[in-house]
Amino acid sequence: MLVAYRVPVANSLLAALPDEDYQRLLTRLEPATLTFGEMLYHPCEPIRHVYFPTDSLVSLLTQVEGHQALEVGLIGREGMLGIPLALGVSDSPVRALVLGSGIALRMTSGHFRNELHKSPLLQREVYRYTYELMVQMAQTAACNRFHLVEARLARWLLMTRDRMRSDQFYLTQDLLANMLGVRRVGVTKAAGALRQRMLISYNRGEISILDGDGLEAAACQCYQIVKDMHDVARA
Amino acid sequence: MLVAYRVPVANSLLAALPDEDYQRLLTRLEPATLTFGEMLYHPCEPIRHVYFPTDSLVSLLTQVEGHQALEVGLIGREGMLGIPLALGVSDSPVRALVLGSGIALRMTSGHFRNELHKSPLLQREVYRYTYELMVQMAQTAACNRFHLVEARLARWLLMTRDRMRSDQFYLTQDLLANMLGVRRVGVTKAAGALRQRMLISYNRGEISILDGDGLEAAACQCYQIVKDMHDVARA
DNA sequence: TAGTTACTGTGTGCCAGCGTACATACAGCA
DNA sequence: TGCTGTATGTACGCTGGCACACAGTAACTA
Repeated sequence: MLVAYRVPVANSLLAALPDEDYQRLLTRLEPATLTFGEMLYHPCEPIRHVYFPTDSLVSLLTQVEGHQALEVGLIGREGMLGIPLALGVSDSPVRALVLGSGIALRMTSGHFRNELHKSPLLQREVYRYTYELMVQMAQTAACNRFHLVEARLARWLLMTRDRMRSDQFYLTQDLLANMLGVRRVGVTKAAGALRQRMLISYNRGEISILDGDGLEAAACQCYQIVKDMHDVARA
Repeated sequence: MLVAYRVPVANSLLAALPDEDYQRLLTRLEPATLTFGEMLYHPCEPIRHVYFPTDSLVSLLTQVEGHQALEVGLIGREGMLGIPLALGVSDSPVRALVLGSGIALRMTSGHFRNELHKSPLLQREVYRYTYELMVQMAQTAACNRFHLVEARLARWLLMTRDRMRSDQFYLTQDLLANMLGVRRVGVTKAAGALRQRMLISYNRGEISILDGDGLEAAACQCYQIVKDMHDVARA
């Protein structure tokens, strides 16, 4: 016989919902395995599902003519994918690329719209996260403009650590360069500097954070700003 | 005796509402004169009013330690200020600086929340604009990262023209530098190049667009991308 | 075991934009 | 009329990141 208890919800947006709402949502949610490199959304194509990552990690990327991509948002267990639906738009303006393989709970766009309509508390959480995403985008915009590659790399690694809840993850310098909007060579140089200071180690894509505090010191304060904003919101 | 007719609404977000909703909103709205240099929102301070610009222009600015400001959004008659309220947050994360003096219809935060709650159509418009603002932010982030000052300046001038519905406006190179996140000298140089090609003229802050088509050619395609997105939405 | 691919490291020349400093020009005001 | 503040133009050395090229190394595959 099954004991009725609530499994700890690994997505903090869902976890913030009261049990009643959560249980109803569960009937519409299904676990999906996101695999590294998978593209969940393409620009100007309709969104089929919304995703609530649990232990997976997804990057939002813009593309500009004649240039590489640039990350404008990084989404893990603290958030969701598919915000445009909540704003009444069915297409994603950006790419959504899976960077960390793992599980996400997903729901069809239609169900999501229905549930959002029915549950003011879900609305509250979704819109609250929309706000957070906007703040993240604004801060990232300024960060990309003003800060040096090394500080931005440090920030990115810390953000990833927080969302993956792990000090180790896989990501090549090539991909990192795409996130940060710089050349791969720029990443090599910055990562080399961080490694020399024993803050991180890496080997063919296997990145480990050795000294989180040191890495925070090397990162620009953009990391703390966005983090504080989120922590306050969830306090 | 007063004839009851509907004055053409100069804010396109409000204009999209049916008459019934609009009339109710009108009882809560009051015209406010925004003057150049006025700061409507300060970061981390509560939002007192939402604003629907008619012929005024407002810039959203982030500030990063040890650096100048950087514009992340430009708002005119096509939009509104106070989006965080619609997302359940009472503070603005960014500065809101009036760049173009003029009129805006404004409403207290409390009334706005009430009206938003009551009117699904207002919700629809506000959330739709929230989406547009996010797209604008994402595009601007990439633009700031990749494109040259001259192209970005051209883009900015065009965006301002569209929002002000005027080929002339006042803005010093110093302020422009703050918008674009570059030195004033950089603006001098870029503006000089545009002037030499007879695309614009300026004198102590009085800027005139002489050749809009030429300016579009000089701008990066970010201008068209954001514009198309808006036009499609309003079509 | 060798060949292939993917990932990382290094070097060179180049340039946009930076920081700084200073000069010029116009506007308002006493 | 001269003073002062604001706006604009110019110059110079510096540097972070760019484009491009190539070399070394680990992992995979046949």
